[in-house]
Amino acid sequence: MKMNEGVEWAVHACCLLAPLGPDRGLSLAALADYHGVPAPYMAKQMQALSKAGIVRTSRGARGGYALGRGADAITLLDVVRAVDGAVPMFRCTEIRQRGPCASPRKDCAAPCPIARAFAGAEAAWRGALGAVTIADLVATVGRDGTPAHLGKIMQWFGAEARQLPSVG
Amino acid sequence: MKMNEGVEWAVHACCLLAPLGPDRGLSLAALADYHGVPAPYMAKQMQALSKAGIVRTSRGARGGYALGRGADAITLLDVVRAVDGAVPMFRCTEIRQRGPCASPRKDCAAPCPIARAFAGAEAAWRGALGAVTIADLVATVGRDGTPAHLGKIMQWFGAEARQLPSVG
DNA sequence: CATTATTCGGATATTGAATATCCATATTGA
DNA sequence: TCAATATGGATATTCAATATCCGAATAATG
Ligand code: FES
Ligand code: FES
Repeated sequence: MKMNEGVEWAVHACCLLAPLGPDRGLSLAALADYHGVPAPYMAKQMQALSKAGIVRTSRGARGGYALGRGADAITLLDVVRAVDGAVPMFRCTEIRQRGPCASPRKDCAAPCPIARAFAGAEAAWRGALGAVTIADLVATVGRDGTPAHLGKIMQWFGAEARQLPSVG
Repeated sequence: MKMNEGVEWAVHACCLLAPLGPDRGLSLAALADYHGVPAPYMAKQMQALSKAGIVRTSRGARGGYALGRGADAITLLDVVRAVDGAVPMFRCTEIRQRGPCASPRKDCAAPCPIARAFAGAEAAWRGALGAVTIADLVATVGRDGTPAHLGKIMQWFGAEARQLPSVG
């Protein structure tokens, strides 16, 4: 029961793109370098975010990634679903329909109570993740970070951030 | 992000042992046969339950497994922790401390806000699982099952259930 | 009490799927 | 035309699921 490691990278990438707004972005190489992770693997995560519409992409020279919508409209659950998939962690294999005392098929219209309990727990988990947005997270970072560190990030932005073609 | 498949088997096994009370039990072969699953792998789950104290075992002729405590004192969370382990699904690798704009070590005394959000979601998940006991589940099964099916189970119990040595 | 059949306990391969990583290709701005 | 860049598929690696085995412990049996 381990989550895809790329989720951490993807969320951090979104938090990095958020302050740039919808028109400016970063190249894949810049994102990978900033986080100190291999670029090809970071590409996989960004690709998943792109397919989910969380980021928009611009190909070709001076292309890159920018947020696809407002940071307050992207939740942690969105990112998890995009990168890690939407399959439930507990999967009922209908074990009750096997063996010498198998439940008859017609009695299994309703899901097994055990599966129901697990589904409820996962709903609580998703609810908690859906209540946190990227905007919430960057607000915390901006509040906790030291001025010196924030200044270093601003300087890095100046060298790496680039204007992306308008969405129109 | 997939849970160990044995969790489903372990929970069902507990629900099967519950109506037998603390003194009667079932052999490993009976448990595996009842659920139609390979015995060696079922053994692995039962061993995990045994080490966690959820079931007690009796070796030797006519030995087997029985619940280690009351069914109302065993939660789904107990079973998940025993079989699937207690490692968190989201693991923070401190990515913020890497790359050209790494956060200084001293700023990282508090966990990353992203990691905090995921930890909170997992706590909600565990809370939901900890609120459901084996007793709750068997009550639902007893209410939903048809008399014919319950009768077949009773007959099977008559052939397979066995008295285990008292815990004293 | 000695014997024996039965059962759990744990360690160890083998298989298969999921994950992490890399490379070739299409696309775009300059 | 060229260099820069995202995209998709292909490949290697890791991890979990499954099968198999043997030893230790225990209760029934005489
Ligand atoms: S049959 Fe799948 S959880 Fe009960
Ligand atoms: S550094 Fe691990 S979640 Fe932020």
